[in-house]
Amino acid sequence: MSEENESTPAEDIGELLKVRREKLEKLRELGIDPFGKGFDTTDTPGNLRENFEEEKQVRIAGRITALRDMGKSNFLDISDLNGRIQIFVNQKQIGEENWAVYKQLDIGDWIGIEGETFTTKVGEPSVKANVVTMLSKSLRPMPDKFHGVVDPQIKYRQRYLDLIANERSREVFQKRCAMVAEIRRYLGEKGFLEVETPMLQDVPGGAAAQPFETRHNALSMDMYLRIAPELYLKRLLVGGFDKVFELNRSFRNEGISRRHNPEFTMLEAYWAYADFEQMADMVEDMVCHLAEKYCGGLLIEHKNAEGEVTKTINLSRPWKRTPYKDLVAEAAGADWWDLDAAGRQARCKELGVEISPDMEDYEVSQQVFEKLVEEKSIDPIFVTHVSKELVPLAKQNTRDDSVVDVYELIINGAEISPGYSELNDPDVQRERLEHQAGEEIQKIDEDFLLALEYGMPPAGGIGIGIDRLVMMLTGAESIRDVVLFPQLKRKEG
RNA sequence: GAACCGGUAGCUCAAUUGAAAGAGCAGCGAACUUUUAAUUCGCAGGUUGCAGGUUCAAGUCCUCGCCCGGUUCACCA
Repeated sequence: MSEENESTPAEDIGELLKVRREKLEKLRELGIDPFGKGFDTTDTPGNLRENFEEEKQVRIAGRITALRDMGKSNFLDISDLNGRIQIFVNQKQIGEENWAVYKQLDIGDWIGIEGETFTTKVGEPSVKANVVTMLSKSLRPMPDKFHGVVDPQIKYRQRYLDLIANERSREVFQKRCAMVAEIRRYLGEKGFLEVETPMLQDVPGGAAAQPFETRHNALSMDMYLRIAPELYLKRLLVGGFDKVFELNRSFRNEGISRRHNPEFTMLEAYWAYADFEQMADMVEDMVCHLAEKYCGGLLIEHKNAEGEVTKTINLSRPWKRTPYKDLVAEAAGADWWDLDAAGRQARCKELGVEISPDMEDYEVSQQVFEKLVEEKSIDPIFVTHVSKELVPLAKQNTRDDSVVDVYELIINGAEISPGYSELNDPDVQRERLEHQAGEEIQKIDEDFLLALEYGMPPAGGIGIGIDRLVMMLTGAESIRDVVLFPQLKRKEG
């Protein structure tokens, strides 16, 4: 840890911290444990306020988030994740002994309240305290009560402060939890089994990304954190698990950005005997279900800091499905696919699409797609029948073998989900992987190819980037706002 | 990895051309028995991210400086 005394109390602490330490000592002198024991509650702050009834004896606990001192009468707000309730503390009511304890409290402390509900003159649902119980002392000042935490470094490094101070953050993360639980329920109801496959892998496959390297000492073996679970889930198809999914972390050792965290949450699901069209149907249904349940409908509004709507995503069904080639031709000219490689490069210059001279021909088209189609697609669109070079694990189309039977779901200018008719011919799979491995130094997962030789049923498969899905549904502009503890650089060193 | 922007009190932010570092909240003291960002009076709070340099004087100017963050780009099936 850091060499600084920042978190060691003995020396070099500011006035604010000293004052709280003194209150801590004072509590001990009064015979009170400042880090107390359990406290039985009859209700929670948010629920009590929402379903308020007068003249009820209650016991509630929470963190002090506001304190309005009127002398002999004080008003506190105590809060939990879901709301707040006002506490009325009167010197006479709680008695001198308890008042002495009460006077050592600060905003940020955890307390328990025993008392009776009533409504104040101005109509605020409140609890008149009979006994104030110290549950836990906070030794550091809370963030600004009005502005909350703004500094991104504090938000991300000390997420607990963000959660305490910013209601919006609390909402986003609670929504994320609910959505993830709902996805599990949705798939479970359809008969999918949730499985767990290795995150520590010998050969990292299922995607083309840089893996994190690590080592198993007892086995004397270099290993990798998985970049995708795909190849293991397909082994389960071979084994007869005909509907499986995994919803968990994968790891990619690449750039960090607004849309990339080195560890991210991905859903992959495989459905034997289905194809990519059925998978698209299911994803469309599932995402709409989430939006209706947690976002109040199919119109998703993204707002800026001032609360103004900056973008509206319309998830109304049915979602558009258009072949990749049509979309590129629409953006780059109807004759795009009749041009030769040089002609396409020239067209890119005219269109202002940046390309590098060493790009393969299909990469030039892909660049046009990314810049002129993907980034401009806000409402959902399933881009189907992508060039086969882009997707080595999907089945080729029977009529046009230059494309594969896949969709790429684009929403809000970003890839949300790919879906394939999975390639199950072991010989073709080997050829496609070797062709790809030739360009980029990538090991072939021989055990996976062996499994395919035993026979994998035809199947549809999907991947969904959960972080990006949550961003889209909650209007978060950065993946860091939907990941509780995003990766940052070590602060000192 | 590259470019641009940012880092000032615990938090949120000011500081003109280089000229005495300031406010609100939080804190401490005082008044107030129904307040809602309570109010009023007073007090305290700073190595201006770090390290050098220029200057009589630097938060401000300088360093293919260093650290951390943000955005964009690159990378990312």
